[in-house]
Amino acid sequence: MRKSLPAKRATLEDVARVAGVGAMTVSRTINGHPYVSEETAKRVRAAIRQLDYRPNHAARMLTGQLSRSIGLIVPDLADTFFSIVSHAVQETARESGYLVWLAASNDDPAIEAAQVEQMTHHPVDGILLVPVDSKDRYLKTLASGATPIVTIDRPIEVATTDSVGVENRAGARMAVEHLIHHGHARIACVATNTHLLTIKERLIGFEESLRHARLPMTKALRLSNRDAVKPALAEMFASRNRPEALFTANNASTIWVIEALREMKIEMGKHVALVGFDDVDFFTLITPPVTAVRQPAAELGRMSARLLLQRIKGEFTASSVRTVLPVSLVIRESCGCYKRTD
Amino acid sequence: MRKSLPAKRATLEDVARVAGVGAMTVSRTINGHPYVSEETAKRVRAAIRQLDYRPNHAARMLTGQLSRSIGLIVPDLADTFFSIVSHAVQETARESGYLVWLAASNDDPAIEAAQVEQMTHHPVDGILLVPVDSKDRYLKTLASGATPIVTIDRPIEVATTDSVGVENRAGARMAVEHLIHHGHARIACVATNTHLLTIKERLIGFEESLRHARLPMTKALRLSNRDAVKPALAEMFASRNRPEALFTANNASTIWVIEALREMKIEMGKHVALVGFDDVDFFTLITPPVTAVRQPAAELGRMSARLLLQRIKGEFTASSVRTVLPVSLVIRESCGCYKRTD
DNA sequence: GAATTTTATGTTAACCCTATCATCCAGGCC
DNA sequence: GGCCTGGATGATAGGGTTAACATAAAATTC
Repeated sequence: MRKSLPAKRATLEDVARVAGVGAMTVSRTINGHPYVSEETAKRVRAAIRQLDYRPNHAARMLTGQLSRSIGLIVPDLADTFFSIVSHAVQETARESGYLVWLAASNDDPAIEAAQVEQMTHHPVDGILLVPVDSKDRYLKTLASGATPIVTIDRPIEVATTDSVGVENRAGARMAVEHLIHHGHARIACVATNTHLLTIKERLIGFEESLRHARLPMTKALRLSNRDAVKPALAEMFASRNRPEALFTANNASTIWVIEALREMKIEMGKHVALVGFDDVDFFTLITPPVTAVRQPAAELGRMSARLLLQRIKGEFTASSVRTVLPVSLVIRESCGCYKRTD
Repeated sequence: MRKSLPAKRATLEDVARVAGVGAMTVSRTINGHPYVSEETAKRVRAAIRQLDYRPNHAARMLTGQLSRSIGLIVPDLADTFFSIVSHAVQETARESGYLVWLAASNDDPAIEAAQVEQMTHHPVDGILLVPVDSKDRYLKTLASGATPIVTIDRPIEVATTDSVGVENRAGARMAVEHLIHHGHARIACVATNTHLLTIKERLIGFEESLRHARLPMTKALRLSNRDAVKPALAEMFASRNRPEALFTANNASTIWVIEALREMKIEMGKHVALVGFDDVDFFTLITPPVTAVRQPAAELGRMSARLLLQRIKGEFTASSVRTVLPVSLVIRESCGCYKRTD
């Protein structure tokens, strides 16, 4: 029962009074300005501790300071890939004393735009964005605004901003070439969300690999919902061009295909080889373990956050950069490789 | 090349000038106060549109308004369970126009406390917290503060706050009783993070079930790191009390055990039955598909966010409530049930 | 030792909004 | 017609901080 009073928060003035100095001296002490004598600074710090003083964030903002916060907008936070990215962003930001406002766009450009809007006015010092539609008009306005933007995973097409992504084309080629290496000639590709730039790049990589190996080109199977998978796959496997190998260009398609193959009693790695794009930990637990292209999700989050923070601090003034991180092929067994469990 | 000037944001005064009214009238219009004639309001709204005026958040804060933002602190955002919770929280908050400030404590009470501290001073209108250590002293201070708190998943023990969790004990009983139903008598329990309240409750549920069925009590195997799993399990299976069934009390232990069993060539659902606590989608893809207790993660996020928002708006004034959501047992095959794949 | 620079501190105004109080006007009432 | 009521609006005063300027004391220079 110590302080039952409302206990209004202490202000600069209060601290100044206790320390026997002016308010500006307190402000300077807090902000590490030079020209505060060590002796005075000590008294001020003591007063701050005594009163448990915390600067009022709103008042600071009002004088045009940085908010020391950034916004992060991802399509779906429940998606493993983005949750890892988000975690890394959050960690990196925290290390620099920055906090993260998080929003999920649910793959809806309107929600995305609204969240961005709210953030820019809330003020955040910068925004990390995974754009749903890389051509959305609002992005143009956004990019020309004062708030630094870094896009993650997908660049935007209607303006130039910093962006951090992964080697989609090269990754797809690694995957497909691995299948070719196994001697497969009839290789099919399955994907969802084919409107996304990332997926398009992977499809290009797929086609390049086939062309390069002079293998028969096949049109990628584009799936939009889970229920469509089984019939489509059934048809594919019933045709005379029954594929010997599958390249699934994203996580959802990989999982949907695995499910469908199982129901169709087609064994991966035996009846058909499979390599997916986007590796997740539990692929080791599937029978057979799934071979997939691993994206450096955490690295993606870290890099983009660091880049944004540099932009905010003005440490980085070059014109916009596009960073592309390498991916790696994690070879397990669904591709037909046999892994000793020794 | 329209506006190349810095284009300072319009203020209330600007709008007032354009609309030919006083600043207060603009403020009242925006905030929906009565006593603004419809005619005037129209002119004001037009001016607002014309100038693309947005209220300055910081200035509003300074006059003691709500920030329309909440804080969310989870142990690990990359964890599926918490990422689903976070997603749901974010969605619910957005629907009410609230922004979510996200922080991850990385299971470190010090980081957690620091983030909470920063949040309360930044001001957020309320905090959603998954406490790492339900007894940490700082929680006491926090709970007695002015900021509404709702804990998710785990209540805190040193003070009383609103909390939303799940039926851990009942869930564990469902799981274990299902194993008993299969006729197993020697049932072992494996868990990690046994210091958490939730896990303790599940262990209690486990013991209750055994006691109730008059089966031999076994001490839960508490694992702290992945490498410890295999030797511990090997020992367990080498003993004369080799278990017929396993109850894994959380997701990590379920996965670790599955991995270890696989390496040990012990087949789930055949050589040993297994039911886990905390179901994730990919359990369907494991061979055999894993039977597990499903927690309503999204519901947990939604409920807690709604409760917090109600508290913030003062719509809910009852003393603190503890909500416990039911869980369900998703029966697949690792328990020994045979599921037709027809 | 006077002039100048450097260091240390204080004073004032501004940031943009909202609460409060004051004002004004139109009716309604007796 | 004077008095009151309530609707509509404006003027004023903070809210807590920092930038910019002003001042004062100390250190440096010649």
